[in-house]
Amino acid sequence: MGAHKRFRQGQILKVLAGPPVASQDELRRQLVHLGVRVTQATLSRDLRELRLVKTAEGYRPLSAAAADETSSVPALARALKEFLLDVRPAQNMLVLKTPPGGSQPIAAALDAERWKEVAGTLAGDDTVLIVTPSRTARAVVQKRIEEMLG
Amino acid sequence: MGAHKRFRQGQILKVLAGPPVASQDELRRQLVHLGVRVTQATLSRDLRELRLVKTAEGYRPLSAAAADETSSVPALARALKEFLLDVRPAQNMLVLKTPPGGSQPIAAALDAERWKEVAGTLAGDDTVLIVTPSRTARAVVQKRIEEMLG
DNA sequence: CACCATAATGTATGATTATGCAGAGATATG
DNA sequence: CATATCTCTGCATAATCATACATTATGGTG
Repeated sequence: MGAHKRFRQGQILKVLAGPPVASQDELRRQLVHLGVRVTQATLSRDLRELRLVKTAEGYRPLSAAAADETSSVPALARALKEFLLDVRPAQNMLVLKTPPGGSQPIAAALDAERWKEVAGTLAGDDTVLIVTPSRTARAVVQKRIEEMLG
Repeated sequence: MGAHKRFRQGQILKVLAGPPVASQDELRRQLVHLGVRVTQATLSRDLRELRLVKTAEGYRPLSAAAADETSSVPALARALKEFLLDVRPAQNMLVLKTPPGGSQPIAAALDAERWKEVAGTLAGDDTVLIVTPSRTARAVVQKRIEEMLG
């Protein structure tokens, strides 16, 4: 990688550390003020190399964790906090109650976790049924879910 | 929020938990298979509400931590691992050596950290000078940086 | 230095995403 | 019930981003 490119990417980080930048073209204009002249196309490539993503609040680093893969843990926690009304154990199963329409987000996030204790989920409109292989597994899952509400 | 919208967003999470989706239009097509019919415009709005961002590997949740900014730590660690050649203490200062052009990324990432022990940084082409208020502060910063290389 | 291989970049343009506006339902209020 | 507000959505289109292709640097070798 040429020194020039590295320098530019350094300047990009510097600019983005400041106030939110709305587009690659705005970033380009700000770089001009720092004496770096590039095209939007190159910035598109730079941003991908730097693993920066566009968010509602400008370009942000995609945290290493999220970059990995199923670190959707926050997604499940968020879904639970927003929608979960009640948890009812039933043998080797768990029944989660939610407001109407709230079951799908929870089930989706739960599926994404791929917990080995979860054999499968079934989502209705306001109910999620979690099936586990045993009562022991059910207890593990129940505990984990309840801890996420904290 | 209407139940319909919640349901749709739940289905979106479900689809995105699977193989990478390249565009909002592809997501739209997959949703059709699940019986959800929407336009790309609505998906654009949904994705923003769900705080999902487009990455090279499909749409990912922007981790809550990354949403702040304190998680730029990975950015600094990455910059250090890639560019840092040497660390030299000097009184209340630290001199970092890098390959030509490597100093800017490190300085930018360091600035973004806003460590209270760092009074300021000065980046040349292959050198970063970190100024701290005291020798003690310098030692703290030095230790922290060296730990990031592990 | 001459030459090849590779990386970096710009141009032009296609692909993707965001948004102003208007209409269709909801929900609340008198 | 009539009216006033909201929320949600699609449509059309503007804005933004990504990329195929061609060209120009940059390094490494003999």
